[in-house]
Amino acid sequence: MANPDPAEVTTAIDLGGPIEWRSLHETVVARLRDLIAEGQLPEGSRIIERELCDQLGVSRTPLREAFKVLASEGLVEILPNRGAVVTRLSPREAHDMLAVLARLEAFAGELACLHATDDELRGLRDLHERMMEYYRQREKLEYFRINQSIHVEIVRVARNEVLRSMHGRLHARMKRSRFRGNDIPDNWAAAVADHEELIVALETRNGRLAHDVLRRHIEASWTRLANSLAIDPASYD
Amino acid sequence: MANPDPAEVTTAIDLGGPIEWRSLHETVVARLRDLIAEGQLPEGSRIIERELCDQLGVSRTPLREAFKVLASEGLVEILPNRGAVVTRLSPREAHDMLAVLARLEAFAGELACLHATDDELRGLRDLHERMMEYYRQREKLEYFRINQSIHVEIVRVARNEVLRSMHGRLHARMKRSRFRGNDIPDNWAAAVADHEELIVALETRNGRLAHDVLRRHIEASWTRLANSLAIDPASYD
DNA sequence: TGCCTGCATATTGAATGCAATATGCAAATC
DNA sequence: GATTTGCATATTGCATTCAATATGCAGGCA
Repeated sequence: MANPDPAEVTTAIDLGGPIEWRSLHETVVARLRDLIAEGQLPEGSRIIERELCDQLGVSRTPLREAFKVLASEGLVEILPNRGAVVTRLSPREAHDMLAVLARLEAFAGELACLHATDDELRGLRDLHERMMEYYRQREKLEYFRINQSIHVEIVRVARNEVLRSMHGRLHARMKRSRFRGNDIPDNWAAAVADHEELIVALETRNGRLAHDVLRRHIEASWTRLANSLAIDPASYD
Repeated sequence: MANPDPAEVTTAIDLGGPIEWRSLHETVVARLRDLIAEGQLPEGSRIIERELCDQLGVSRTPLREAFKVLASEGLVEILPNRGAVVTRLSPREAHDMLAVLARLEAFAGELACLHATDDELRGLRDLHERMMEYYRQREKLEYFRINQSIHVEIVRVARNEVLRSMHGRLHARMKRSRFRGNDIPDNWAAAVADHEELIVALETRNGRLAHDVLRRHIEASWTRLANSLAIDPASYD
């Protein structure tokens, strides 16, 4: 490792990575995802292409391409010759999604015990502690944010990209729904207890336990959600 | 239930349901899916928009919209300003997909035991018998076709649309890959034995057993596939 | 001879325009 | 007065056009 050739010095300068060019429709997809997640585009609202075009400052072509992507992700529904509406989540769909989510995350927990580095587990513990702090302060919103990022992180360290992308899609659809956050206050303590157990399971790399805790945790979240909607949780099984 | 008012008679005529209008881009999506599944558009092949437009007889707009959908399904990859290529499946991705598929179908088997009607179970048995006939005759292709439809049918009768759509997507991506059928001849007998056990599990509505058999069956299919590629199956776990 | 630069061509990305379809309202009919 | 029919408007679906970017090759320079 002698001094580098002067001609190669330039390569050593940190340029902050290659500047990435995002095509317009890609940007529009991202923006619409956010708008839907934040509820700016409420469920069931019909979208008139031209209006959105004016508001976003793009022409109809990239917007329409973006709609196709969002439709394939299940965030909007395209009615032939009648435009797009933001999909409305029925309790049935919410139940089905949570049922699948429970199995996927349970699997992720199992894999995380196999593949996560010690550093990553420490990072999860760290997130957990911060979440607990918000819990003690009853800061629902911040708690919710960290809670979500814990679940996302577990799936990430499971080292299965297919699993991650499927989970991400489901997660996105749940996140933006009108049910958002509805499953928290009821039995908040129980949810937190699940997380305590989960972190320990991960730290001891007890895959079986992590699997079972996550599955129970998410299935319970359906119960909490159903209760908050005055629905019999069992009526959808 | 007296004779209906003559004015209402028309509603009683069977019109074969509403005629459905498929937009062009939708048709293109379906066609491209087939072309990719059949290998007409081989993996890794770059697609020049204009060429395909001429061949399909459509303009670039619906084709591009179709690409966005297929990209979001993972069948093609869009390189900014450089066009689309049919995605190539690496052994890593094949492994990851099968791992997820195993869990999803296992869950589906469990649900099928709860929700399938007796008629549907008889239908599955019927498919199974036909598949066995092809097995005895060593008709690989027909065996393969029925085999696939059995798996699809199990997911259908599980009565969870979210599960079904996710499974369908994974299934489509596996189907078209160069690995197609590669996992059959090795240990064909073992695969068939799994199916025998599976059908019995379903008929006795033994959810736990159906779950475990399906999971094992698909995980074993990774082993078969890895062997046929001269890969150590364990090296990807 | 090997590499770099600059231009010509090919191809994609986005905007616009036109045709087809749906929607809403008013007039006509029973 | 209620229902239906026909027309005007609004909106989407698709084709075409224009602009931006990438690709390949020829010529210049060390």
